[in-house]
Amino acid sequence: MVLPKRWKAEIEVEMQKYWQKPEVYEAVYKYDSEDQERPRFSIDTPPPFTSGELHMGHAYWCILNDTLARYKRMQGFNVLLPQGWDTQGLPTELKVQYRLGIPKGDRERFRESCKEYTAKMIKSMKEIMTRIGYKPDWEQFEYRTMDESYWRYVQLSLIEMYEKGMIYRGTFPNYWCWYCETSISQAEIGHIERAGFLNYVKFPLVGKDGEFIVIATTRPELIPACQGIFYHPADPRFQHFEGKKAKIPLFGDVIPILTDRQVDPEFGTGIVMCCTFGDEQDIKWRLRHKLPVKICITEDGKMQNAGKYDGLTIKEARKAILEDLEEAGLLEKQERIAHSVLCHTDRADCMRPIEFLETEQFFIKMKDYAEDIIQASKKMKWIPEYFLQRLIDWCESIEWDWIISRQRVFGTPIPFWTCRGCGNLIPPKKDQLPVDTTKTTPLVDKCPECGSKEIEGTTDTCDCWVDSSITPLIITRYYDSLAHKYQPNPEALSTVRQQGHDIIRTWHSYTTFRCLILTGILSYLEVLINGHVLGPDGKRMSKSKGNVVMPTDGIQKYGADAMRQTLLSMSVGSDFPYIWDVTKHGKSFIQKFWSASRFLSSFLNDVSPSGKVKALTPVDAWILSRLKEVIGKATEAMDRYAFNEALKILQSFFWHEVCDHYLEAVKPALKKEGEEKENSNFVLYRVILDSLKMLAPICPHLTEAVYLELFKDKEGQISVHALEWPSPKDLEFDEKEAAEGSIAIEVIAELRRAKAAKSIALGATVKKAKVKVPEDWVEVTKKLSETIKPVLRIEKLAISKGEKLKAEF
RNA sequence: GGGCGAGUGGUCUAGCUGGCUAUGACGUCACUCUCACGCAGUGAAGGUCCCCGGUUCGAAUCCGGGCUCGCCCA
Repeated sequence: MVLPKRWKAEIEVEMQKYWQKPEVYEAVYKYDSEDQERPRFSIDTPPPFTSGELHMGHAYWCILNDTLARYKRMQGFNVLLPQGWDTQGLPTELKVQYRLGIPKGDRERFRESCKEYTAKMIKSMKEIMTRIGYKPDWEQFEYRTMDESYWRYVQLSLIEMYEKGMIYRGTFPNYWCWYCETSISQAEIGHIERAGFLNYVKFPLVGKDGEFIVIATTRPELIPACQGIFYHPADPRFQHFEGKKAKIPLFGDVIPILTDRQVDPEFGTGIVMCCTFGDEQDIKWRLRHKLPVKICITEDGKMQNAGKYDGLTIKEARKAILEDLEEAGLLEKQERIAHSVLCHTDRADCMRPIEFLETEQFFIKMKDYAEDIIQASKKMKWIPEYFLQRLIDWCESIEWDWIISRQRVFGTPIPFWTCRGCGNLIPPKKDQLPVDTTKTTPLVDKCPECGSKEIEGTTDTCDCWVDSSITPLIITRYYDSLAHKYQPNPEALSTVRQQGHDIIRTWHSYTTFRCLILTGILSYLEVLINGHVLGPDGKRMSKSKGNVVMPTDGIQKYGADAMRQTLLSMSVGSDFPYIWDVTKHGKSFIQKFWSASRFLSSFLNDVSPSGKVKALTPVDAWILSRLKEVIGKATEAMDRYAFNEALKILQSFFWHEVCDHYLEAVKPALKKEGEEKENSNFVLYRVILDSLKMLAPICPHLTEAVYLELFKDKEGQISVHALEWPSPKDLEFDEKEAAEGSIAIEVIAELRRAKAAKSIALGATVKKAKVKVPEDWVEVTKKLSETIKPVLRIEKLAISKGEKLKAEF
């Protein structure tokens, strides 16, 4: 007996080292692009942003993919499990800029610092991924969006879209952080409750001296950008304003008074001013009512186009304008209110209010393709199904094209020059890529459209979704003309995409859209949507709430396999809190399996796996019939990606049927010599090995350790993960005997209960006991009494007919 | 405001193409001290399956309405 008594987390680390051996990698984890026999199965895994920390949410999807990959390999698939990194983002820029003090001006040096920093982040995340047993094909399929090879793919894809006439440049309002001096995405903003003042400002009516229209605003500094005044069309108080105009106080510009149903009559005076860039609502009104644009805030947060206030900061301007309004008698009153202010809250520590600015951006035409995205998505299999609806709903409400540019440094450069004469975009040659148009001069010396020589490079970089929406092209080596070697089948680039439900409208739809345009086929056949891992309090994990759960918090105590069970015990698609107590149960199961294996190790040595049993006992037949059913059900559940169901089936089968019942029932036989022992040993071998195989995708370390110790020499394969998934086909037993065995098991269980109820030690020998069984069980019970008695250490067992099963000592 | 989802013993959760004394885990309590495992075994307590109405012989499960929460989008 070589197995230690206790399962230890250190054993997992040993197994992880074992998997890194070249021969194990070759036999199990390597995707074989030359293989023509096995069907292909590829998983488009999410590239996490390289924050340096791997939280439980990351661990969850890593384990989902790992489990799926291990299962499919055992099912005979040639599995491609890639793993990439989403590296280029604002948080990294800010860290490098502020913490490391590298100036943004020197773009080259800045990028290099970002790369160095990112490499460190990747290293620490990868360590944890490895520690939880995640084993993608790092050797062949690790990608980083900051690599030149990745840039080349992104730029190629953009140039191809340009060739299809789908890329253009235009202006668009976007979120702008004047402190970070960058545009930011929706994912980076949030509302913060702040105390402030609601100011009631009087706007003089044109042509009606001494009459005013009073609006309420929290942002008086935006008065110079005011383009119109709105009230609700059904508001009876303001009907007399219809068609009138007003003058902007302090500035004197004349603006129209208009109506819109989205005005909230309850807020303030029920009259609102629309400034070119106040918030999303202002932009909508501006577009809907075709109001002119006037920008009064600069990119660094100062006033402009605001007369004497030019150059003041936003805060200073607010104060000055309020004072001047007061003085002019145009400030009716101020109310103290709490309101939510749109701030730069996420992926950065900034927390400052954001503004809307209109800036020049690059776009991909997407609005007109909504129906194509819906149709493509409908051809895919969604797990769970209902998430397809979310995608459809979103597609049906697309209002704008996709803005792909960001005013950043650390990102994939937008690969176009712009002619300043006519605005024409000039692409590089494809073999020039990757290219940074600020450093390379275009191949033409004048604009092919207008002949202008004023051609300028682009400092903008790509939005991260532009990078990540081509992952199916990356993992299939699409632009290297090797797609046929990696593509799982002709209808789709990849087999399954796994991702969270929060990014369906971004990652899924962008990927589906771009792959469809670029390749004409589906990006993948199936979409596996996972829910969020929440903090133990059931709320979304966040540092500020202090409820962040990290895998490292408990890995030493409970082990990766216990954590994997916890995560996989939840139904795919729904959110769930992470509770370490559940992991404790996972660890108990592992110890149970471990103890049973340790106990059996001495009995399995003389089993020849190819041998045939001569005659099964009814109890043997029973456990084989149970195994048959469990294989069927577990396989069916795994095929549906219902890992939680498979796990439950396997846990309860092994723990209660194999250990509590079968093992107890055959202990006497194991101690004997001869045929009965041989049969039991053989059945045990099969039951344990099949359980091991079915648990292998979920508990890869435990099963590997037991396999190497007890089965490797006999089975020949280098790893449990190289074995075939069990099949019920060659399980031979007599159904009638199995049914008899089931009765024996129930009688034994009842006798055990009765013995325990009498407080008799289970190991104590008892002279006699009585058991009453239903009429149709009598004969079988008598027949099997020689099997039953030694299990309970009963010398004489009286069997009689009764209403129901009842034992007595 | 729209869409989607969820509301089950103290806590978390399964079931939800209608039919059981409603699953399992954690926790609690009692007993066992068993020869692989006390990270065990046996047993117990604990539930108006969010509320109201409807369909049905019968609803946690279907339909309608409401309340609460979460996510995504306005």
